[in-house]
Amino acid sequence: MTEGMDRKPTITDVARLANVSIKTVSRVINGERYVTEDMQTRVRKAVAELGFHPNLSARSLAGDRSFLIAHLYGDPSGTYTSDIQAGLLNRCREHGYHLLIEEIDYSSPDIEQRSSTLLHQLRLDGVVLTAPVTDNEIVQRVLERARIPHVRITPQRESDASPSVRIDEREAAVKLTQHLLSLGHRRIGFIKGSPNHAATELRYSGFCTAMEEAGVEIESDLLEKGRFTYASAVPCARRLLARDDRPTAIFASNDEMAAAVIAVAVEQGLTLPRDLSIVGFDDTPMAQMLSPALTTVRHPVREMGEAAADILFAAFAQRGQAASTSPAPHRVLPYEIILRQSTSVAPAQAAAAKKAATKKAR
Amino acid sequence: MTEGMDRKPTITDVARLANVSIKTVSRVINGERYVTEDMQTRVRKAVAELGFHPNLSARSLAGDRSFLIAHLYGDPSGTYTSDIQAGLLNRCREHGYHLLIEEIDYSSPDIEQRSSTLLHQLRLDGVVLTAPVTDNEIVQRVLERARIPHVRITPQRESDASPSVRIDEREAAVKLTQHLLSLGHRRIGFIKGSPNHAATELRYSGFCTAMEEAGVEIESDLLEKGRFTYASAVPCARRLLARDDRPTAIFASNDEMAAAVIAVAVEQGLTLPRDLSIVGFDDTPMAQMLSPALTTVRHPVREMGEAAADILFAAFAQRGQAASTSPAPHRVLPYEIILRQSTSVAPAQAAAAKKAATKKAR
DNA sequence: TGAGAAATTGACAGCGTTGTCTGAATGGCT
DNA sequence: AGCCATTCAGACAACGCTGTCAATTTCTCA
Repeated sequence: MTEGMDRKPTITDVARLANVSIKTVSRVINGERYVTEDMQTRVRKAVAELGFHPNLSARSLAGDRSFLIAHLYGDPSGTYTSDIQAGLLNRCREHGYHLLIEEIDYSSPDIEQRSSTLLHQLRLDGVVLTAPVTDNEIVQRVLERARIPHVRITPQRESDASPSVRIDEREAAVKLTQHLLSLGHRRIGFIKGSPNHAATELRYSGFCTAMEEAGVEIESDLLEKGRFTYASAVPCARRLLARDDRPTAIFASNDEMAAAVIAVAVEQGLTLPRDLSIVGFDDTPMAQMLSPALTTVRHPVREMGEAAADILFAAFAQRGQAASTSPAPHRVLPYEIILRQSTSVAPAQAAAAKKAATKKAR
Repeated sequence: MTEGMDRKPTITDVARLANVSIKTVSRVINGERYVTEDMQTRVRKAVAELGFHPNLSARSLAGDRSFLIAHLYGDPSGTYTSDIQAGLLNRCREHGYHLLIEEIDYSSPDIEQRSSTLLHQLRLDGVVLTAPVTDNEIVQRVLERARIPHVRITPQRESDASPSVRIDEREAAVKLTQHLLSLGHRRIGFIKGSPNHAATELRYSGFCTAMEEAGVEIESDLLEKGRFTYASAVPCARRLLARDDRPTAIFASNDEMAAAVIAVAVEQGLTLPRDLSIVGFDDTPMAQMLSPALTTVRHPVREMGEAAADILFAAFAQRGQAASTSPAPHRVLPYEIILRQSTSVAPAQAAAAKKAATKKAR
């Protein structure tokens, strides 16, 4: 790389050095067809020699790509957001794209103003939506009108208009609940998440399905409303555990709230999991750090970010071609039930099991 | 806002509608001097009516601002990265800027290539560096050469060349260690963090200072090397607690590693904090979720992000003016020692204290 | 061998802003 | 009244790239 230039090299400098037209340089940079080997090498050599990097502003102004995608989120909770972003970045790196992040207050009245500014100022090539923004109609409308490809992560419902990435939250909740049922639990408390997250109702619905299928009555007294945070779950846990007929198990809608349940249980002198089984959801790093380590569902968040990016880049690749022929793709990633130490047989049954074991031992 | 346009409105459209020149529109948008009230309102009305948003690519191509800043990091650990970004975003929002994030592998050989691409392609107005990237010389050199304002968060040393934001890590470690000493601990294990984080040596150095000042010998056997992760600290904790003369307290260089110590201690049947006192560092949300809740240092991460952004925006404001007159600003934010349940009097002393109490009670 | 198709390169006009320069109007001062 | 400084508005040329179109060469197949 030759130094000494005080000005950043432009495509013109490269063209001059390689003794070709700027258009040819542009062709090589963009990997267009119809350039001979000879030209390619000549141009590449000049590019390397000058340390040339095409100016993104100019490219986006002249062409119709900005090499920018954005992650819109409304709830920077825990590691979720950064895991999604890690996934997106992995793919961006491979494709020479850059990632912009924007937190938008979904409850604010100027959300239309803000999102519209964001999308019109920058000429975003694509957008990824998570958490409460996923289902925000205003943002969706703005994106639709601006015709910006976007992927919704964990949407309420799959829509034909936009692709999505998710896991089968309902099914995972069913399986997790069945695990508790199989351990003999019948009185199971449930702590819901934030009402504006699609996952909240999906997880609860899965819980209900499993309970009904098992013929176990769902007691509305054992349903608590949290907001996916530790703090929000503390009073929920207190109420559930203060009852004379306290549940033998609690299904917290995410790991953070499960951590709160553990803390409250320990505080009240319960021995875990003997006196109370607890399950979480997401398998955040915290899940294995808790004691007892948490039985939960592995939520492949980073992979979901990668999948979302894959969908976007695939869309970019076939841009301009038959647009509305194929319906929007919907990817459903595999989850996994992770059994750890926070769940065990229900108290009553535990006694019975012990008796049986003793009998057998004789 | 009038709909129906299939093309995004440009400055020309605004100029035509307001019946002024595009330059005047530009002046109003940028808040330049020499525009009459009358003109201002006329232009603003037209802008509102068309729903005009100036195109960032064009602005950055024509002018010398991109309205983009980037966060470069090399270690997306836990909530640290997202907290920094939350702080940056808070300020970006106020100033109409956007935030780009880029994870760079500091150990990779193409780091120069990657950072240089990043900085030349996009015309970044400023950059914020955290964690291992803060002290990476290659990145610093590239930034310096490109004359891009940048702020280093938690640097090894304050440099005249670039501003920085930090807390007094050494002093905080001193205080935290003194807390342990005051509880009677003398045999204190220490688990270091990753070697490429400046905080690692600073925290250890603070620990050593406090020990020396108290006239307590530092046993090299009680020094373990972790990497700021839970997993890395597990074997460290095992080694420390397997000793016959195990320490009565352990100073883990961050909360995550402290969590590992707690887990190992519990696993080995120790009662906390009676048998072992543990301190962490950072006061991540996890610290209060652990049991026992962790004594630690509150690290104002989000505020540090905000402070970094403030420094950048201040630099933008006085761009072009007397450049090198004032030295680079260095902000040192306040920390706080948070006492929770993971620390108590050292075992031997505990017995003595008990005896005293009993005596008094008679 | 010739005609049409395909491959290869270049000239040049934008893309939507801001910077520079020029011109006109206004104001204050002798 | 005359002159200079200041305020205000517009014309026009960049900024660095890509898209379009035209020109030239090379290939393909009858």
